[in-house]
Amino acid sequence: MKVTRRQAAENRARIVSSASRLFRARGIDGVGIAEICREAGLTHGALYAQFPSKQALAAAAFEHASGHSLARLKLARGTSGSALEDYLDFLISRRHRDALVGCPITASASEVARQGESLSASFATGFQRLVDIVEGALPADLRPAQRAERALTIVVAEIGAIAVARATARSRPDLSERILTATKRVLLGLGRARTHGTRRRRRRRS
Amino acid sequence: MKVTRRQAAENRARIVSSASRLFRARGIDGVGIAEICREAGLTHGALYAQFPSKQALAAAAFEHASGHSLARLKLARGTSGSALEDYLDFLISRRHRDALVGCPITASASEVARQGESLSASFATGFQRLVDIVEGALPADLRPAQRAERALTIVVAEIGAIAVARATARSRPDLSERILTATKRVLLGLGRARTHGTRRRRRRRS
DNA sequence: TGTACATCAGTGAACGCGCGTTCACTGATGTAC
DNA sequence: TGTACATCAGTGAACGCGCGTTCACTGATGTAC
Repeated sequence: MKVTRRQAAENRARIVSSASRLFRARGIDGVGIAEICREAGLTHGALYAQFPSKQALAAAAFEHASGHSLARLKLARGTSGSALEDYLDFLISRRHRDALVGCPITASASEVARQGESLSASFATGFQRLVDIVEGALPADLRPAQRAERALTIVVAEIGAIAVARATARSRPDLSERILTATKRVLLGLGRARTHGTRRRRRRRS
Repeated sequence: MKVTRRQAAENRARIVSSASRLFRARGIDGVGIAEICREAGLTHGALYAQFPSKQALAAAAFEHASGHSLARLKLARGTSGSALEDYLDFLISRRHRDALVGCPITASASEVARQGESLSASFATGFQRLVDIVEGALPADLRPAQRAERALTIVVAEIGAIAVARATARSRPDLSERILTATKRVLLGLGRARTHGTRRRRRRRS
């Protein structure tokens, strides 16, 4: 059957892309090799000519999606408002919650723990990049150690918020909504400088 | 084969307990009916005499574990220090990260989104209870709306922190560790009153 | 540029296995008398 | 208290199915001459 080198590379890319989409939507264990290949228009043999195992494909798919998502996040930085606000609007949103195919770092956190070490490494790299981006959006007058720990907290909170918002969406849409807005507001507070009142300027309750 | 009513109840409890433990450790999709029954010392037929489906068993297992975990969390409240600190020490810890069998609300958040609505409802109930406990540990002089949104944020951040700490533990133990300590410190900051400098009293950088 | 042939991406049948669920059956329990 | 019998928790064989992976084979590509 042999095929152009270029064609082979395209086939491989199509497999990675299908796998990446399906894995994010339904989890690695929730998707079979057969379905990935069907969607890519190839047989499973073709997949095994490119990847030694499903695990290896999962790692490739994760990295592919992770690169794309981080690039899109950077683009979300608008000219108006603070960078952190732009990022949080992008990350903690109904759109992100309902997207079957979102950021793999957000979608796969709890699944990765049960997979092999190679996937754990891919995850850690993507996570670190996400933290770095957020850290860059924190005010410069914070001490470096504080910037670092706040950036870590903002990212893990975002991951938790999306996971919980998704988990509750079917049975308690109101709660799901509140999780998004509450988390976004509180995390924005962490992006304020050194001393910050809870709502910027002190307000007495009416 | 019929068996004492009491015996039947015990068998059921044993199934729920095995299922709950295995599901938390390896996920619902990661554990088969056969293994649960083997561990409970029964055949799969016995399971189907008690539960209409694996889904139903999963919901029962979730509620069982969730009740236990919340009770243990309440016991974690020591006499010394703030209640929030006690809770965070309990929830965001190496012990909790490494426990294959921990709090199901923490362990299952991202899996629940892909399961049926009944599991989503069980999850939402457990999550809400956890938020209520944390909210009770926040200072009384915060406005109610602020207490509520901070409690929500603390819990989703805790869930995210444990998920990410688990995901990175195998490949980047140092990062995993930092996630725990950083998140705990920052969340503790959210448990301080109305106006709070980032580290209690303003400190100039040396 | 033309020919001979090794390469290897991709095919598709087959592997053994575990999955969730069903169902006819068993037999001690617990109830009705 | 003693007997007859309906109940139903639990057994275990069987269901169809999809899983990840292997392997002998194909045949156009791309290279060596």
